[in-house]
Amino acid sequence: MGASKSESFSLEHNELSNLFKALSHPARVAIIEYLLKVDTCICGDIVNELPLAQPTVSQHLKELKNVGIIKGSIEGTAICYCLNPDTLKKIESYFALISNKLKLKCC
Amino acid sequence: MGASKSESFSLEHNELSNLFKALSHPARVAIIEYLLKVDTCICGDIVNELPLAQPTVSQHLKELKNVGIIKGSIEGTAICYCLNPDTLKKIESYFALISNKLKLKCC
DNA sequence: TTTGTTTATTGTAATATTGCAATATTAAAT
DNA sequence: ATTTAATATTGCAATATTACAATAAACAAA
Repeated sequence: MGASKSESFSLEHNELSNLFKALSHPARVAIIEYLLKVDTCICGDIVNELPLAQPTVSQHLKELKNVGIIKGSIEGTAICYCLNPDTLKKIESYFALISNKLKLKCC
Repeated sequence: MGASKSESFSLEHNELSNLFKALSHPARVAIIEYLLKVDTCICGDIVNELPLAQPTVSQHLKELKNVGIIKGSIEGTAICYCLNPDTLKKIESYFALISNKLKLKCC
């Protein structure tokens, strides 16, 4: 067929791959690094920062928000986005665990 | 249009997103965790482990190999796959850096 | 209430990904 | 040389993603 057989895999593997999928586009990596740099929450500045139209940026932000990598809070007519440390720490822990397990073995 | 405007983004952001794209499918996460568990290199056992046909598994392995997350070595007619600690450590460092930067700020 | 500003949604075209049957390739064993 | 075994490649159908113009929604300010 063609669709991802995600229902054949565990919830854990699906949740992890969904997190990574949210990071699997250069625009979304750029958004994360921009938010990291400006630290205080930002909104439509991201549109000026990226070489993409406003609806496209909005769509990328939505994908990052859906998996909890960023958070958005309404501030008048604008929306402030910022990184969500909890989710990013979760990802860090995952790779730290992998590296630790690999350290005890070889290849 | 529809194609990813990857040429509009930096090499670094593209390299990172390519790494994450390789991890953005539950089958590929499952392959990584399986290799982590069996530690010693494995080949066609992965086909038995996953609910996917052999050509599909082969394709997923290729994607993981292309970005350097796994390595494959010919062993007679079989091919032994194992995780590549260098690449995984690189990803770990990236998230450790993000977490450290976030620790100094708030949200 | 109308206007301006900001962000989200919808619709759609272009492209990419996923999955697998069929087939090819590679190399060991007989 | 044939057979067997393991893995890769090809071709194609189904589905998902990406990008954006057009439009809608939300809200502050005049």
